[in-house]
Amino acid sequence: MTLAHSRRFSTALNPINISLLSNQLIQLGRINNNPDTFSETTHHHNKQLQISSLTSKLDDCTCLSQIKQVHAHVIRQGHDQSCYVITKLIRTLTKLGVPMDPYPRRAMELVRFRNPFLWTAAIRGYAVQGNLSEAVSMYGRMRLEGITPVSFTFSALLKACGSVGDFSLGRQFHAQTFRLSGFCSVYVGNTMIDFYVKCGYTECARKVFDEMPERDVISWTELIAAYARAGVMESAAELFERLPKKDMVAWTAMVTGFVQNAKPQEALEYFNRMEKSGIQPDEVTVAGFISACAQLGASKHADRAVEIALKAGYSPSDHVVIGSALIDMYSKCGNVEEAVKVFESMNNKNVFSYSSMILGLAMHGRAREALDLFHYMVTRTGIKPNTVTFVGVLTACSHAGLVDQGRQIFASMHETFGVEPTRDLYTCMVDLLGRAGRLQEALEVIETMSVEPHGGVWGALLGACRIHKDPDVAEIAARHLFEIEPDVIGNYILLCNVYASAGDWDGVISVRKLIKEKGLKKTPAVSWVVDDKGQTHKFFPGNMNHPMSDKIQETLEELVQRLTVLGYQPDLSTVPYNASDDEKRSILIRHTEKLALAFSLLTTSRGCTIKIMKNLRMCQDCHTFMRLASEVTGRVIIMRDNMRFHHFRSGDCSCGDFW
DNA sequence: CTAGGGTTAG
Repeated sequence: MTLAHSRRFSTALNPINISLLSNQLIQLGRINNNPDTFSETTHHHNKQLQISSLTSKLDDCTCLSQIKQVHAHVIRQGHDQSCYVITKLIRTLTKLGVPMDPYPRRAMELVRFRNPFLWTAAIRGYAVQGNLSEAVSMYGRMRLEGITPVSFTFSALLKACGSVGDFSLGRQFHAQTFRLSGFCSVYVGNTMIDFYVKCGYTECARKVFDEMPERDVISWTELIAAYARAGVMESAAELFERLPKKDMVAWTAMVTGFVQNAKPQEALEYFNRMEKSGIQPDEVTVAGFISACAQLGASKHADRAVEIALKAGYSPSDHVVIGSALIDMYSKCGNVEEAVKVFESMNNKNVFSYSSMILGLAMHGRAREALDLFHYMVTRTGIKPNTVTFVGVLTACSHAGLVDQGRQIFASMHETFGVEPTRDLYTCMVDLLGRAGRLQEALEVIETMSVEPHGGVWGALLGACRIHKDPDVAEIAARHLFEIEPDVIGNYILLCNVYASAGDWDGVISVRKLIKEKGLKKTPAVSWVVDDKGQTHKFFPGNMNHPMSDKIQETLEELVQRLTVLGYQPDLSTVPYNASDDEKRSILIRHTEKLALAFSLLTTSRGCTIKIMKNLRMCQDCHTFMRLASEVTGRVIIMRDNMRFHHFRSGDCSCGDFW
């Protein structure tokens, strides 16, 4: 190639090809280094070198002040009119989260001849910040100035529409993408999928996916995650299996998808499959794994979770996400001490770490510590509490019976911390008042809520009615609850229990009839303990098929004798059957957690803490039984029902009998 | 430039 060629081409070159040309010029310059002949080209060449040096400097910037320094160079060297440099500048500012106004916007406006890439960078800047109206107005001006948008322009606009969920506007841009740029690259297609997913139109996203001429693993993963978030794991799994090359992110989408849908067993399965296929997990994957272990609530998985995290190089002390997930996991596995240790070991803590710790403490009845931690968080750390934090704080108040304090916090929540009351937070308030026996006030809270009550709120009220044996309020709660959640068997059982405790057998019968009509099945109760070898032993109601059932029976009878001395009277009112007292007694003594307790007493040595899990809520009688049993046996009993942990120690329970 | 993210209640 001759120099004349180079020079002619150089004027028509687009900046992206500049470095290629520069190389050619350097080569030529070496061959013939007469400065007079090459002065013009050399000047041009130097300019290009400056530009590429400036843009690579921009690439290295990690904060605003560095960018401003480079920008000063840009101006000094006379490149403030270079679309290429200013586009890069805006992109870098966007990446660092600098708001478009005023700085990036100004730099852009100062360029006299703007090309579509510069406009697009600005539109994208607004899109990333969720400012749809500015993004659209930039686009309008761009069109007015007669600049033809490129496909990236539309992906930036779609991003803006997606972030505010403007479906109809986004759909128009979708149509224009094809009209103006004619074809759809994988990247633009992916942006469209993302847009539809963000607007909640999974089927539209699917349509784009199906019609794309080409897809990459990102297109697949976007859709898989969308199905997972929509709770359709079957579709997610189906897509995933069809995905030809599964990368780590795709695997992670499956793991976290199962976690989000409360299917921890499947999450672990996919994690194991991923390991088998030789792909290393990253922090997100490990966090998903830990979360699955938390949902399983079994310590044997917990140990493996820690092992995996450390093996992958994510120590909780330096990785907030891992640390926070571990706090939650230990709390849910019944080991709140270990959760506290992790929390204390963490060098960086955020709102997740604090919320998880507060919830963990609340769950274990350590209300005072939970509240102290909350106080420390808001006065000393500058971390802003969110909805979840307040769920934890109010749960703590509720379990400790701190009605007034909870009320105060709820009232100050919005004013002081800008947290809007959500349905979950109303649920906490109803729970707080309900547990304290203030059923009318709880009802008033529901009636004056600023959002439409959901099942949770009415369920909390119904649960409180069970504790305080109030069939009248229970009927109100149940009426709403059965409408919202007609298929949740637990709700019917709760109402049944309320009627039974009030001795209203007609009521009991009517609820039973309702259950039958709906074709609902009772969830069978099961309690289980895990022995030293990691073996799980399950106990079903009245189950006498257990190999040790004779011994268990014996132990329980003996235990009842000893408890009676302490004043134990079986609480027959909790048995929802119209049976004789003797029959009721015999039903009560065979509740699954009592069987599990007897088994543990028989199979573990003195001084050993007994840990029992149950899939349903424990009844009043079992609670009293455990409390007294902890006194006469001198054992610490940790009991996890489907709601929380009870720590029984020397005749007391961590919940203060307030549950 | 586009994908996955940990804490929520009865």
